Amino acid sequence: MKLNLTIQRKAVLDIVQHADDHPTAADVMDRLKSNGYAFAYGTVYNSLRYLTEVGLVKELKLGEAASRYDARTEDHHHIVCVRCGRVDEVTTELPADWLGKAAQETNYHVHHASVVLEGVCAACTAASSNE
Amino acid sequence: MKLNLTIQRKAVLDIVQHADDHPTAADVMDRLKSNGYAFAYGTVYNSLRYLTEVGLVKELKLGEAASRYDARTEDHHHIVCVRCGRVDEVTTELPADWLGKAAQETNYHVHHASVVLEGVCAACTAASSNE
DNA sequence: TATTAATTTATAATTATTATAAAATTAGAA
DNA sequence: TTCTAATTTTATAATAATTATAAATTAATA
Repeated sequence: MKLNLTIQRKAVLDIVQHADDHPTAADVMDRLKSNGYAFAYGTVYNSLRYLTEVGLVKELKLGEAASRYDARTEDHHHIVCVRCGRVDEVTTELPADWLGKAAQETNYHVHHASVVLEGVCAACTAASSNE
Repeated sequence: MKLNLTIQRKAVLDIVQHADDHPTAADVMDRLKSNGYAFAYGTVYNSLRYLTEVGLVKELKLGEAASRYDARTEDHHHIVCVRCGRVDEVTTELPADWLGKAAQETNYHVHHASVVLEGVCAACTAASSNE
């Protein structure tokens, strides 16, 4: 299964890789339009699915309605600002012994952990202290 | 704001409290029907929202399409079996110093953490070793 | 080049959920 | 108790995100 990057998939990948946020499919669509592309909505979804399957992007489900996409594919966590909705990366790894405890408690074989933190980002904290 | 538990809300709460899984709104609807109730779909959603607001149930967004509901309202985490979809509780608390590290890394004020683990449950592990 | 396979497109369908407005129920005041 | 106001339920329509479908395009292969 060789990598098949069509023009559409390449353009979608480019958007996700150069985003400094975590765009949704709709965000990707908008940015494609700004870059002069007019792909079908289905194509954007297909491309995101394809890119996820081949491991070039990650699909994030952070509890909002829409999935977000991330080109940082190393395993990591996320933090969401409850004020402005901004999403940032958390690269600190969960301690192995905590995972061990969870496995012990549940009798599961744990494959993967994903943490979603909620809080207030620096900008929003600053903004509220100026009120 | 006194608690207003209508018949409908009480019945919904009862379903969630006596479930040993984590039912979705559709699951709750089905079980209500089995118990002889025939409420409108909107009522089930309204009831779940109401019960969530007053803190009698928790809404879980575990990355599936539909929200699940949980009557265990103390803060805890969840683990999902990738084979059978079963969801279990993880009550082991995240170490405070890990949260501290995450806060430091991101410059957020962290309010809340939710972990979703993925793995294979004991039953599925047993089943696959018998193949 | 002819043929097959893969992909894109436009559109319809699906799923989970929320919104709306009328009808029913409940609560509080007169 | 009776009237009125507020709340809730119901039925249905609307919405949002996503997937499915089938025809049209493009690419790959024999």
